[in-house]
Amino acid sequence: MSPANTESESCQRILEAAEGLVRQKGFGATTVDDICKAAGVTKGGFFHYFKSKNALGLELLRRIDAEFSNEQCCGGTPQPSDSLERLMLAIDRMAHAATDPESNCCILGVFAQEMCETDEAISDLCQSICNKAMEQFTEAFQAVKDDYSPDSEIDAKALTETLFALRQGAAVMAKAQGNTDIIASVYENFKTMVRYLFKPAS
Amino acid sequence: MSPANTESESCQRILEAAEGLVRQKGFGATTVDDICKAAGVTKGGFFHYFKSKNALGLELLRRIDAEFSNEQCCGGTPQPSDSLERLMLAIDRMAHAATDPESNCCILGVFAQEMCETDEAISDLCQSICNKAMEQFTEAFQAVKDDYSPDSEIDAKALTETLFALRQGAAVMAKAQGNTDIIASVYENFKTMVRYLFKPAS
DNA sequence: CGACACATACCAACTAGTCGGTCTCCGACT
DNA sequence: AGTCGGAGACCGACTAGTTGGTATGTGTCG
Repeated sequence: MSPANTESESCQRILEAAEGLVRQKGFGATTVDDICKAAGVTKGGFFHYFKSKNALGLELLRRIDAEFSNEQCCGGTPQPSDSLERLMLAIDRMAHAATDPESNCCILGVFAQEMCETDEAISDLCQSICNKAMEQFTEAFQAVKDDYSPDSEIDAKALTETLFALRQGAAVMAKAQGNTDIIASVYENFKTMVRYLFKPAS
Repeated sequence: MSPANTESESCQRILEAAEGLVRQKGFGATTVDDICKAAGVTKGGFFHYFKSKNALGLELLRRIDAEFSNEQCCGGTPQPSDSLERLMLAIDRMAHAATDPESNCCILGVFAQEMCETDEAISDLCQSICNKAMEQFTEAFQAVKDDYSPDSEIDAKALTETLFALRQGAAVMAKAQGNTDIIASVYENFKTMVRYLFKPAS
């Protein structure tokens, strides 16, 4: 928790309102007054919980970090025994999260682009979120490679980086084109490519 | 030419300074005063040439549009006769432009993310730039498909979208990680994937 | 002279952040 | 049981600084 020590209802409302607005307009373009109005709180209330606008941004990122971790370890669901199918499922989950308007994907990009050069704490957290999430995918890609074509020149880390770049880029392209169809298309295409990569015969 | 009719030296300096700053800090975070200082012009000078800050943004996008067109039809260079090699060359050119700090790639993303929802003219131009650039690549991908595996399920348009999403996403990831290595890595990986896609035998 | 290229000084609007105050709840003391 | 006091939750008016934008002036060149 930020400066204040209680996760009161108002505080929660502020965070939720802010998340929506930042996703829509970006961080810079979202004013504290906007957030207050959307959350039904006054300025005093806002600064009671967050010592600055950037502190709110940091807290927002922390929440995203937590949600990312959850998203990945999707407890309970039965995992396919085949490493390639496991990977495909993971990509599908990612795609699903990205297509969802409540998605986290583009908001990370927003922070990366707007704040990384001015706020070190935010920059660090961005980096750590990316790395943590990428590690798990690198393992999954490596497992597939080991199982399907251990001798190929394919690099698991590069594949992961490509997937993550795709995730951010698809969101940007969707905004540029005012159409979210591209997101699903891009993920499907990536999956096709990965299948070709590992199952050249079929 | 924006509102003012001459492409004077000051006007040019303003545009160049603005381009650099916007690339660094984003459009919203770049102030008119910043630009003036960097260009060695006063505010009066700025508004003599551009009727508003957004008008400058639009002009910046127009220049990018022009540069994109140039980048693609790279006159003079001898083109390989093989369609796949031609495509690889085009991707290399794109990668080169993206790795270059003077690159255009991320700045389009900046505009898309910051302005598309508030300025319609900019939104339209973003869209048109994307579409124009994508058309040419779709043709190139289609040619390769026709030559190498006409019967496959591979979709030239989806491949193009993937490449363009990659271009934007790599820039964002590079910012998030504070490291531009990922850009080259992602392009190399994409090329590898495309080769596998069309030359499963090798 | 008059059009153009710019400079200087200025403004109105907005922004993040502050500050004194109010209300409410809760534990301690009488 | 009553009430006193203090702490936290929250309000809303205010400020200092910044921002995009303007009005007016000045020098120059044809």
